[in-house]
Amino acid sequence: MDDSKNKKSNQDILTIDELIDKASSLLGLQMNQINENLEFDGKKGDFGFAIEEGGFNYPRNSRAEADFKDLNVELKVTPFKRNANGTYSSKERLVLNIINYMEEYKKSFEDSSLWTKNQTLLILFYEYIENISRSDFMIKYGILHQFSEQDLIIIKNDWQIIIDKIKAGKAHEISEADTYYLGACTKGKNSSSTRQQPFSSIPAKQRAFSLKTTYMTQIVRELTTNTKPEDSLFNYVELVGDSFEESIIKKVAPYIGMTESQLLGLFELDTVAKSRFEMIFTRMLGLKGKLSKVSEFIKANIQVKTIRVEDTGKIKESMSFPAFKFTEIVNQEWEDSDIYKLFETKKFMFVVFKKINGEYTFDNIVFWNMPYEDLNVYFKTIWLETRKIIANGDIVKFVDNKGVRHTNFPGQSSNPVGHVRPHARLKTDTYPLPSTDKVTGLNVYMKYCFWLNSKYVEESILKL
DNA sequence: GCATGATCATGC
DNA sequence: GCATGATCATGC
Repeated sequence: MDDSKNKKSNQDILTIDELIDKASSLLGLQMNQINENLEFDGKKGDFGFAIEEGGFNYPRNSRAEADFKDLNVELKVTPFKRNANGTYSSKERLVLNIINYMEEYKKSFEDSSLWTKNQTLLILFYEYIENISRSDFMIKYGILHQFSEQDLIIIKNDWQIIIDKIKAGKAHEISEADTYYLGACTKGKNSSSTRQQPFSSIPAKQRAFSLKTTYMTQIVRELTTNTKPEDSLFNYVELVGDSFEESIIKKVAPYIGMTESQLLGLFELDTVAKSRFEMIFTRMLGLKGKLSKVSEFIKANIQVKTIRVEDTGKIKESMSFPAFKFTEIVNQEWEDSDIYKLFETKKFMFVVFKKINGEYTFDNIVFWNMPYEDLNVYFKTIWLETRKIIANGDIVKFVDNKGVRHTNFPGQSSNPVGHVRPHARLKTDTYPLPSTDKVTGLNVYMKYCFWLNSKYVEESILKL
């Protein structure tokens, strides 16, 4: 068990108040002022250890119990950053403990490794600034974090979702986007760090419980602006059945089958704005502000999309995503790519309006994140092909006599999941190319992005 | 009718 | 001015 050195330093801090005092005294200090002994330009985990040692006089350890065992408080040190628009975000997810697939499923939530170690977190936030020495990073905020009752309900359910996947022999198919606040993020030197799972012989990537980047961002926003979120969903929506999805579906169920004009009338909306379907949905939830500002949607990294289905059962258009930079894609590996990270972490909430007798009618809500195979087999193929085409300068196949450029990018018919198409204001709206295009000699090209095929949205997501 | 190239509309 | 979500235009 603990050696004598551990025991001694443990006794330096006896109460929560002493712990908070000690933490407060670290605010405004740079890493090198807290601990002069460590090299900071090396490994990532150093700040945690450095502060345990330099700030709390507590030797490094990797034990399963909380850092301040008697107080049951776990110390976390994590970065936040300033965005271009002046707001602040968490830089990373907050990694908690590694999941032992062979053991965790045997436990109840209350006895789980997650809950045993992490029910109270002392989180110290330092500001990450690009191009400055890591040793100059400064601790700016500290909080003693306990989960609110509502957050805890979601987190328990998230834990259960992860456990259910282990029990189904699908630990290798876990995605961070399966869950809402608590994620299972990959952890290890690289994607080949795997471990055994109990109900399948397939090795699963090593993963750790973590609080999603977006969950942490909401905490950072509250600290940096010193305000609570304007709109909190679960003040309006009763959490039922412990599930995020069920709660929202139950809330909007009374409106299913109502037409656009009925709903506009009901909510006293007099508008022809394109965003009127989103406005209607906002009112169904009882919210006033923008959906993108709802703290639960931010925390869970949920993106709401309204979809209109025509009376033929078809969706008119494919779904676009942010444009990629040609020069970035050629220097990335699949699992570092923006589109991989997007689909690996983002949960979509589709609000479906169906055209019936000539009028759009509220149909249902579909929660979705990209399944493992669709991402790591089909979408990966599209991405690899795209990277190769750009790297080889092979974008344009030929230019027809009207001047229209036909490309080699993977089209809608080449892959069941997605394709690559322009996403720009104009043809002249371009990003630089890493390799000169062989056919046209161009060094810049119109912005492009990855799309989800409309047929994929129809058949695989909405299951029309 | 669908696939693909190209562009629009809005908000910040 | 740009990112993002959405849609138009054309040819097969």
